[in-house]
Amino acid sequence: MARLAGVSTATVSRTLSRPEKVGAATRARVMQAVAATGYRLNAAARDLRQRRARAITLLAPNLANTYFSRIVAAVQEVAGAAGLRVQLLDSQVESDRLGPVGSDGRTDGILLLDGGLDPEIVRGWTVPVVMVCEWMDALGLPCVGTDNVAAMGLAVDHLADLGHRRIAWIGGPPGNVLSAARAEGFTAAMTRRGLPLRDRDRLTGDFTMASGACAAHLWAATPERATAIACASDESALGFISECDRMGLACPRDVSVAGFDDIDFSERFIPPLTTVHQPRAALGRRAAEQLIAALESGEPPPAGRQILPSRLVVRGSTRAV
Amino acid sequence: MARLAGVSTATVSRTLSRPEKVGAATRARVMQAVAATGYRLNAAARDLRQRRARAITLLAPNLANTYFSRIVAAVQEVAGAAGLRVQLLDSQVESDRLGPVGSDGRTDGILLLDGGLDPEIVRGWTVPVVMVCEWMDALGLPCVGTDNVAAMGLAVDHLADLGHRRIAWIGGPPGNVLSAARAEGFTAAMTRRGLPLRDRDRLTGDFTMASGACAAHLWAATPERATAIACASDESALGFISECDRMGLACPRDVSVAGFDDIDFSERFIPPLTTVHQPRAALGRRAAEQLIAALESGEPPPAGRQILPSRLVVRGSTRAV
DNA sequence: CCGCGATGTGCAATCGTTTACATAGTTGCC
DNA sequence: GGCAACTATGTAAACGATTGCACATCGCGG
Repeated sequence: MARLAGVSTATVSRTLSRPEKVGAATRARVMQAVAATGYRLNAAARDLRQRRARAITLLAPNLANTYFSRIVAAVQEVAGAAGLRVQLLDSQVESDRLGPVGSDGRTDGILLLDGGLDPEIVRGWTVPVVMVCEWMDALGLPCVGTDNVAAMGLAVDHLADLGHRRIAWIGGPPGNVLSAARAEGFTAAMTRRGLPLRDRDRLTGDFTMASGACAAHLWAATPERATAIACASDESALGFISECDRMGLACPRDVSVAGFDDIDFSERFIPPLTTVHQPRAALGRRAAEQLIAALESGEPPPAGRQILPSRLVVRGSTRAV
Repeated sequence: MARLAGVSTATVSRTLSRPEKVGAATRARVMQAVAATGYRLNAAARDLRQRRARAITLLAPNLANTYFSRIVAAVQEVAGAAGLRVQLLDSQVESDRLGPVGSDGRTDGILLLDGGLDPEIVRGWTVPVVMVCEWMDALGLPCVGTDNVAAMGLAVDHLADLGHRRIAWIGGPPGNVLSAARAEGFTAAMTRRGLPLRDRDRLTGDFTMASGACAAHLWAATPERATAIACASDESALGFISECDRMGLACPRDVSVAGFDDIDFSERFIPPLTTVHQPRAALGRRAAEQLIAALESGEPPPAGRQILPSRLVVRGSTRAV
């Protein structure tokens, strides 16, 4: 190929990467040879030479989760615009293959959406890491997220404002940082509003619809059951309402339900779900920008948590007692 | 690192990749040096030398779409087990950067979920390609999918069996192969059952909830409106039902609705959606296996379409007239 | 004691680029 | 006309592994 154009490989390389550094006649000859041979630059070789991967890795627990799709799309969009590929890894499925990920030269940076990883593994990574949504207390990693405690308080306040006094809680998986923060927000708001925190009103879930449906049965069987439910996720809220419907109980007639996340379906559910909106695309975008800026500047991304605003969206699943 | 252990780099390489080919004493020394220096194998260099990328690329239109998440997760799972990474690309967002993707040495194969790409671009790729769900008539590429025509017929038959005679259609985006196949299935079944195909009953959508909601208004305004709706996607069905609810019309009381895809929310919608189940995880898994088998054997994946079974799931959104 | 196969290592080429440096022309200025 | 400053190109050394081949060592049978 270089021979065909009668030049050295160095000139071919220059022609392709910095055309202005090469003579017009040569450039034309090279371009013609490129077209003739269907030559393609081997990006892997270039990346090796330049010691960069031109790729970032997105590490999330359970990729099948709807919640992540918007974030993934936003990340891919920002990364693509910067000429970086996005590699996907499921931190649950691949849990034992995670060690080399951040130091095998095939990624320039990591977007970590799972706060439950072994800190030692993360510490072993040599590339910059930015966390999204979740965080890890053990490591002072930069993180882009929302104020889960305050946001959960918004939902509880809304229910309290509607006159509900017995408010139940469907939490997330124990051990998860989001679960903890949202539970804390629930408890704090209940206390602040002087509402009773009854043990039987604290149900534990795992963010899924199935867990919400399961909670519905427990709730229905509770004596003096709560008149409103605050959920740690939209999916569990939807599962709860759906199961209530099957039991002949209607939302919001028999129970008010507030969710958390504002996934796409919440707006179109029947009833439309009152929930706390999470700016998922913005979270993904911001985190990706942060990481990419760090890669380009060579400096580590600014540590500390960066909070994007979330807000309560009142729809039809909640009403006054 | 090699010096520290007092051996050549060749021996280090062998120790790490084929430990049995190296003496026990040497192995121990190398391992110790590895541990001491925190040495990490540079996968990029190995990949270059071995002329493989150890990665496959998943190319889908609109990654934010819920429909894909299950497929992506399944692909990632299979690929991960085979030691391959998964790279994500949005074929819409990245449409102008698609050329080099299949021939720049950074991917070993492509899983293509978008049948709307320029065939010339796809033809230019040098790595094996397996299509999933969608297909391209212009290229004889291998494809893993379902029988959309027959499956759509199942839904129409079900509505007809319930006694519906005026059945409306909410299609997908024009030009999409799935839209076309499902529309064909609808038309064929209607004809077969001797039901009228009225122009005003053919609504066009784009698979989204918003388009379903929009269609609801058109449908409601139709004189002698249809008593049942067949939709080309679950999302549009959900959007339709939701918008009906807002207009004071209830499903299935005022209209029966059948969807297509069986996304996770359909089962939990109120009413639960009658729909055609697509084995999304199986599609992703099978396609990934096919591609990986081709990579390992060196032979191109078997051409032709591979059909996985889909079935009708009857739930609460349809009932007899 | 010699030769042969098996075993364990090192040498050096290789993968396909990029890039620091050297070199050969060209131009311009005094 | 000579020297400096450019410009355009080639040479060759990286990048960091893998791997074919050569070589040394060892054990063993004849």
